[in-house]
Amino acid sequence: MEAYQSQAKLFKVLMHPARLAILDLLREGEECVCHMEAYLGFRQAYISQQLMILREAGLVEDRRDGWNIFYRVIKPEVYQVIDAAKKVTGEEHIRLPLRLTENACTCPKCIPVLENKIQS
Amino acid sequence: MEAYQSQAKLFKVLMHPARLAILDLLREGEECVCHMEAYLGFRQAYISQQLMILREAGLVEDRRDGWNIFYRVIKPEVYQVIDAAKKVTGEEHIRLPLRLTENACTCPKCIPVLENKIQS
DNA sequence: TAATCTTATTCGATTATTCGAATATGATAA
DNA sequence: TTATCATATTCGAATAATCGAATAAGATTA
Repeated sequence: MEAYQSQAKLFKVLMHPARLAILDLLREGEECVCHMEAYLGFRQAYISQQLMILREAGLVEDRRDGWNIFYRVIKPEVYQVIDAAKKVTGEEHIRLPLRLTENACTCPKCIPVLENKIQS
Repeated sequence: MEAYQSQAKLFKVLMHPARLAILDLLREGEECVCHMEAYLGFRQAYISQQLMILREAGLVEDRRDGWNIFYRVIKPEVYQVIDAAKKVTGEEHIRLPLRLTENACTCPKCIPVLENKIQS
C-alpha cells in the first residue's frame, strides 16, 4: 500500500483550485508573485502559501531577480497529469489571457511599459 | 477559478492510497467487494466507504450477481491520470498478483475452485 | 418467514486542510 | 543605516477528511 503514498501525495497537492490555477499560469514559463496576484486576484499571502506547498512538493522552484521572485515549474510532467484530468472531467481548457493589464506590477517584465509611458 | 473546481474534485478523490489501490485492482475488469477485501487486506466496511466515494465521483459502477456485488470502472480515462502521476513521482508500477488465494471468497469467480476441491 | 449471506450506511472522535489576519524576512535604494 | 519594497511565515478558527465500531439493508436460500 505504501506504493500508493507518493502518488496520493501528488494528488493531494493538485486537489486545490488555486494551485491548479497557478500551475496553469506557469505553463508558458516563469512568472513573479506579483503577476499571480494581479492575474488570479488572490491576496499575496494566500498565493505565497500555495506556492510553498507547490515548492515543498518539488513541483516549482523560485529565483530572485532584484525585488521580485520568479517561480517556474521544474516537473513539466505534471501538466500531463492535469491535462489527463481535464479529459476525465470533460472540461474545456480556458486559458487566462496573459498580460491582462500591462502595468499590473513593477517586475522587470512590466517596468519597460511603465517607462515608455513616463517618457512619452 | 470555478473552472478548476471539477478538476480539483477529481484529484480529491484520487488523493487517497486505498482508492488508488482499488482502482488499480479494477484495471483488468470488474471485481467483487470480497475480492478487494481479500487482496487489499482492508475491512469490508472500509472498502465500502471508499467505493462509495468512487461511485459518487462517477468513476465506478456496481452490478449485483447473486450474493456478490461487482464493481467496474466506467471512466477508464482515469488510468491516464494515474499513470501520468506515476511518471511524476517516478514510481514503478507494482501490480498486485490477481487470484492471490483461489478461495479467497465465495463469488462465482472462486466458487468453481471450491467445488472442485469438494468433488475430488 | 426466518436465518444467513454480502455489502452499505451511520456515527463520532481524531486528524488534516483551508484561509484570513497579522507579522516577519530579507533584498534594495536612498 | 534606515525606509521601502516584494515575498514568506506564523497563528488560529472554521471546515473537511479519515477510519474504527456498530449496525442497517437487502438479496438469497432453507
